[in-house]
Amino acid sequence: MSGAVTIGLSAVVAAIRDGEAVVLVVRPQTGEGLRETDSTGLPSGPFDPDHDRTFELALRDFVTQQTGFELGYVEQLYTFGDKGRDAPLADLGGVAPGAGRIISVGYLALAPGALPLPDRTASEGAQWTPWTHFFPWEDWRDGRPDVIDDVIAPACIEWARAHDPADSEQRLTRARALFALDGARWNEERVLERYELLYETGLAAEAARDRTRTQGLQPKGGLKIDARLGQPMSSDHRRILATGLGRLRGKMKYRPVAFELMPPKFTLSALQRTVEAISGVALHKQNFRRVIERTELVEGLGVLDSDTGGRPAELFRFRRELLATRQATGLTLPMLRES
Amino acid sequence: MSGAVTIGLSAVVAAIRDGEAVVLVVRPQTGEGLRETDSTGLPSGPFDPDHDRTFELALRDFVTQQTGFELGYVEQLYTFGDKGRDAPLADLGGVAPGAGRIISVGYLALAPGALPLPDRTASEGAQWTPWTHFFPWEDWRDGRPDVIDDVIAPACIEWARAHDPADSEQRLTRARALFALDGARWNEERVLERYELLYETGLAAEAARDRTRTQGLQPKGGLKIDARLGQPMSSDHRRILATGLGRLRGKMKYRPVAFELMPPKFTLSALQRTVEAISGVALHKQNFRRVIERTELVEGLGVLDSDTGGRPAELFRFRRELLATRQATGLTLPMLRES
DNA sequence: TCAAAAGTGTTATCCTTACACCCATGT
DNA sequence: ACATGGGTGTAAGGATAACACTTTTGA
Repeated sequence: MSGAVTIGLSAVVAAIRDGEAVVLVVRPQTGEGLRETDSTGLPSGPFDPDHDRTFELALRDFVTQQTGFELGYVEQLYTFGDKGRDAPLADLGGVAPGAGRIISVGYLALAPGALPLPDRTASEGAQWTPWTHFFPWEDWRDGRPDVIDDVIAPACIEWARAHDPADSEQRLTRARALFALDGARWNEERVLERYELLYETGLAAEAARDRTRTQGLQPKGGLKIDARLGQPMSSDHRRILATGLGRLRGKMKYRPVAFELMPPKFTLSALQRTVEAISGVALHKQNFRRVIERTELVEGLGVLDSDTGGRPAELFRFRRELLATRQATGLTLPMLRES
Repeated sequence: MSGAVTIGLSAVVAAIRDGEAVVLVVRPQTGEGLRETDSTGLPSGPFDPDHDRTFELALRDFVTQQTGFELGYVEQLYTFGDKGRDAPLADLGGVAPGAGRIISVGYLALAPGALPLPDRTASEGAQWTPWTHFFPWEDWRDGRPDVIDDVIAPACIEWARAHDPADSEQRLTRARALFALDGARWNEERVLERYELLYETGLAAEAARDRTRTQGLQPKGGLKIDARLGQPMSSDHRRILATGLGRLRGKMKYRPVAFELMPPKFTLSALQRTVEAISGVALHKQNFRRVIERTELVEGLGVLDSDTGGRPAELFRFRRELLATRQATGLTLPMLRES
């Protein structure tokens, strides 16, 4: 007969704070076997087949419990079921170790605009963290991040070399395409593939952790974590986070999801900063405005906001009523820098 | 404590046969409690947490077992976990009824070209079926299908009217947008939403079946199934199929997945027929060829195929090597008919 | 010779990109 | 006055959509 299965639900809750893309993370339950690399994770919890009617309802409930925050837009990301590969262990709240195979269902949630801070009462260790902390190499808004050429590229080359020539060439090609080496173009959507590559090369701290765990080894003291390679997360949460960021970057282009991150009224510059913070690339101001115009997704309110520094900007609102009628389109990204 | 969970895996295996889009379906194990509406389903089976290392490996195995067919391209679609709502019952091979909550993980698989018929030895009731059988309203290649105005639209209007005015208006708007009523444009990607609407209105035969099951009622004899509303499937399989068709229609536009359905050598017309069969719309021949040229995804072989009826056509091949390098784009659809 | 399907050419229109420039406010 | 950010105009190049037309085979 078949063994036990536990379903774990995890949420990537994204928002914009001061023009920066932030994500909701929790510190694990303080207690016994706490490890260094378990420092933070996504809000997550077990799915109770007896009481929870749907995944989504269960998810909304425990995110509110863990963070004191109510979710708006929610969509399913992916279901991870691999054995061994950064599998969640005993770090699901309320699930005893040895509960059998754990399946992980990831969700993406978007929180509108100038978000209320999670109220400290309900939230133990919940806090908003910029996701550049977890993926520093994904932020190209100020040009190509140094960490790519300084750390990632050399490590990838070494990793590729350590294999027979045929494999080696394939690995190099893959690294070049993903990290825009040797003149290849940066494709901002391939967040997950890049993280997976870093995991394979061992640059992602979780790789070493999973190896020691599955092989029953103890980590020998100081695992040196290079801050430039991002902060690791517990279990497979950084993988889910990468899936969420990639999905969001792609989806923004063909669905009007960017507006789910905005407050009811916003300036076009604020919208642009949001799109830039999510996509991680700098956009061309004038053309961005034209794109917005063309889509007709937005309506000027004739009201000005003078808190912007220079000339006051007009406030706009998202014409949410369009969602029902036409399958509204997304926003193309008029890039600024080419290389 | 939490109850038992069983993971069911289901595969939408798509292919092209004689220019028609077909999908692999199986007849359920002949045996005891067989019902009318359980006539066919997707290849599916339980996930064994003790033996299966990943979902995908498990899936490949039992599809081969059930159909004698080996999968190529595979991607995960969605994980369904709703209680009550067309939940799979005892129709998962090898799972006893009452095994607790069943979670359903859907996959999409693509089979290349002129596919080998599944060999009858291994396959009990496996067969390729055009997916227009399951979604007749999705085929707009010869213009707007009559069933929409004859059957679906009236039923949707009645369904909308049966509620208070505010709700009623929303429902009408939704139906209009999804089924291109009152001059709204047809959006071929929204397959799942349309099926869900038909389920809600009761036009999908599965709705009545699920109601009688969850309420413990017996179906009273002849449930009249209108063939123009498509053949129903067991458990939630038509929902998964709708998810798969929608995903494929969308993905074709931004990833070169259409070629996964083609044999190694093909004519441009065959490629166009494939794209049309999947997307369900007629395309403009000359402009389609221009689109193909522009993408440079394809390479002429200088060889002619004279089995085409008229003038022999040049054979082309997909430049698969591009997949490693650039994140190759998909195919835009140069529509033929506007209305 | 004719039907059927393959394949070529041309044009108007729209979208994207890039560049230059003006406007309104606070300090 | 000038720095700061908001907002407008315009022109080149490329992609799309809609035409009409020629070519090569089999029956």
